[in-house]
Amino acid sequence: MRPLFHPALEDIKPEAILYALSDPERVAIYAKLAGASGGGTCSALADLGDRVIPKSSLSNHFKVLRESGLIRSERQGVEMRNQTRCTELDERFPGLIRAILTAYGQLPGQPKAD
Amino acid sequence: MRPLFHPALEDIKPEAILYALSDPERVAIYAKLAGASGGGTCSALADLGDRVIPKSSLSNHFKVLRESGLIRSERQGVEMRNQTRCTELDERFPGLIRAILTAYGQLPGQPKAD
DNA sequence: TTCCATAGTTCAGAACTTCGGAACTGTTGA
DNA sequence: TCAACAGTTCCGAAGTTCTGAACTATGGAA
Repeated sequence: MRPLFHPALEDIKPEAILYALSDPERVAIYAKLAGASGGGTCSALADLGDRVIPKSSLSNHFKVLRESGLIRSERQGVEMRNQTRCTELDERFPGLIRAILTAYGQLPGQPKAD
Repeated sequence: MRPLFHPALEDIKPEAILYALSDPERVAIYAKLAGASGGGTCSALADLGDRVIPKSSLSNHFKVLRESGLIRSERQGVEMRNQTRCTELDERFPGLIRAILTAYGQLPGQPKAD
């Protein structure tokens, strides 16, 4: 297994962020992660209520989120702990993540829109 | 030629907006349009400085922007006048478009970032 | 009316991306 | 050493994107 790639803060590209968050499944995962404390594992986030994401697809979603700079993943024993990089990101792109989650109605503690 | 489709304000989906703006070429077009007064035509926006977009690709970019709800296009004689729907959109997704353009460093009157 | 130029759209096929099942890797605990 | 578990990688099928060529729509000139 290759080591996990995380872009440096200054290498994070807005197009990668927008692309990663243009998939509602990834947004749902990201929003759950933003709400969860202590870093969600992949399998804990696989169940979206209306469907369970196959694990290869999940793994790919996490890769997209990670390589766009939205999350940081690190192996902890047999599991992977994932956490958002929202504090860092807000410094680089002020207000962006919040505006996107608000648009989706996925801000932690907010009822889902639409 | 089919009539042009424009989604109603309430049918505009955040994923479509993010997807449309996850392509730097489309963002450049959109930002020029937001800066231009009177509605830019397709061909007036084809020249991105570092490359000229082929017209079939341009037409497709406009279609993506139009069908995501970001712009409104209307035929005026031989040309197509395009304008942003930013006022409407800001009502539906407050702060979203501005945060995205700021992230790209493409807000009208702002020097380009990166 | 007919013809031409211009602006943009549609078509088609090549190149690329995404999805998801099966096989694999790495870690832990028995 | 082995089994179980969490995730990753591989790979083929299905879908998407890109762009040149052909087409359509409009307006102006002859």
